[in-house]
Amino acid sequence: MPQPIAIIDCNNFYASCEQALDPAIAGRPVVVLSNNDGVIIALSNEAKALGIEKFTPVFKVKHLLTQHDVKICSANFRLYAYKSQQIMNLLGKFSPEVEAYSIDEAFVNLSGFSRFNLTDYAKEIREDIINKTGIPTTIGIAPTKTLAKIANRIGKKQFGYSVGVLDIYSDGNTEKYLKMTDIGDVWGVGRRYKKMLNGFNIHTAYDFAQAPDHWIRKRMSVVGLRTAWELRGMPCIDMKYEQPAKKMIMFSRSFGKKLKNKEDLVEAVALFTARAAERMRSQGSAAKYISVYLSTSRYAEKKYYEKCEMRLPVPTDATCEILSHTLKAVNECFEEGILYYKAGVLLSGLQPANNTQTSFLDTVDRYKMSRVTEAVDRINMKSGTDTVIYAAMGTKNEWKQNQNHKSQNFIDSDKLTIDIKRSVGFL
DNA sequence: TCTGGGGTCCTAGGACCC
DNA sequence: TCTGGGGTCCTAGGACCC
Repeated sequence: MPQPIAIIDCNNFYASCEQALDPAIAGRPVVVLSNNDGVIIALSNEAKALGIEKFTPVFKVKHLLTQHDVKICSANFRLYAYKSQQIMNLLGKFSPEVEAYSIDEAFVNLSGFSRFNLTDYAKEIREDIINKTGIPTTIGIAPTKTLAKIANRIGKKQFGYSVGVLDIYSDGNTEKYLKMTDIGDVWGVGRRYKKMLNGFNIHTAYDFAQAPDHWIRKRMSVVGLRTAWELRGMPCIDMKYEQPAKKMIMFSRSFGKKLKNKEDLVEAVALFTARAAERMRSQGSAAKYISVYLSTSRYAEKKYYEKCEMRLPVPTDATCEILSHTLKAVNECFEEGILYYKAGVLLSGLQPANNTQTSFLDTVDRYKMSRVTEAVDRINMKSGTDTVIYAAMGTKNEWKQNQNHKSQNFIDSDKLTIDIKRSVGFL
């Protein structure tokens, strides 16, 4: 007998965080912008009601925003991470088995609680969260994660259901919910697969669950097959109670304005390198591959994209060593006369730093280097990010992003656990 | 003028080794 | 006509997620 799995999903999370922080905008339309204030990444219900959609570039709806006096917020990920952690901690009081799935979602195993009325229990959870954090949530309950996602979606859309909670675990009428779910709204089915499935006359989650296993396996691999089984009520996707170490770490940003000087790009890439390396060290990994790219805007008339990849003889976690490679890469990728808009640093082939294969040909004094790196990390942890910086990061910051509408930065980063810092990546 | 930033998993094919 | 077989590592590409 499968166990009841709940998914707790925060409604309009980033926008709700801004509203929770500033009572003056509760009940008002609010939009949250991406890094660099380019597109809308979250909307309050009031903003959705104006017909604005997620991922719309700001300039396209400027008139609506002005006309309806919409509150505009630059993304404030520190705030969102802090709220997220509060919520995860609260969930821990309701079940010992919580999987923090993303910044605004958690799966919770309710198997110990099936003797209770699950809907009532979920309502208690919701109330506790909104009372203590100000964030509204929706809870879906089902025998599998994929079905719980469906319950959550339907619960969110239909207020006829017990407000904010839909339990299809106890309800026993899964078929009805599968029939009312479009195949493209199923967790694990994206745009491509939706199109392909529609071509075979599969339009709902129910249709998909009826398809033969070998057919699904052939066209959608084991991943698709797992989804089908989950829809049939057979759990195939395990709960993950511990965050596994990341296998690659990317730090990329678009710039606040276009850059044409190599020195400015060097500063940006140096900072991206430092950030990526910090994140990597926070999970105790070292990188075997380093890759750097420079590019123009996707919308530029004259497009340019150049990537430089390197394989290291010995994996490293030291910022200064990684820097020497990424800066060389900038030199190789750079071309005169291009208006650069974006750059990124990718560290991959990650492995445990304390267990790296060394080489006889290695000429680097690794002990000395790790002492330096540790000291820099320690100071920055204690006294704030960038108290000590590497010279290449510079101080001009020509690339700095626009953040013209940022809410108060009141949160002490010491209050956040390493895990949360890592998940939003601002260590 | 202004257009997101991260990640994961799976598969297939080639190189290389014994 | 026959053309080893199995294992691992690596890469690239395609799909997905929030």
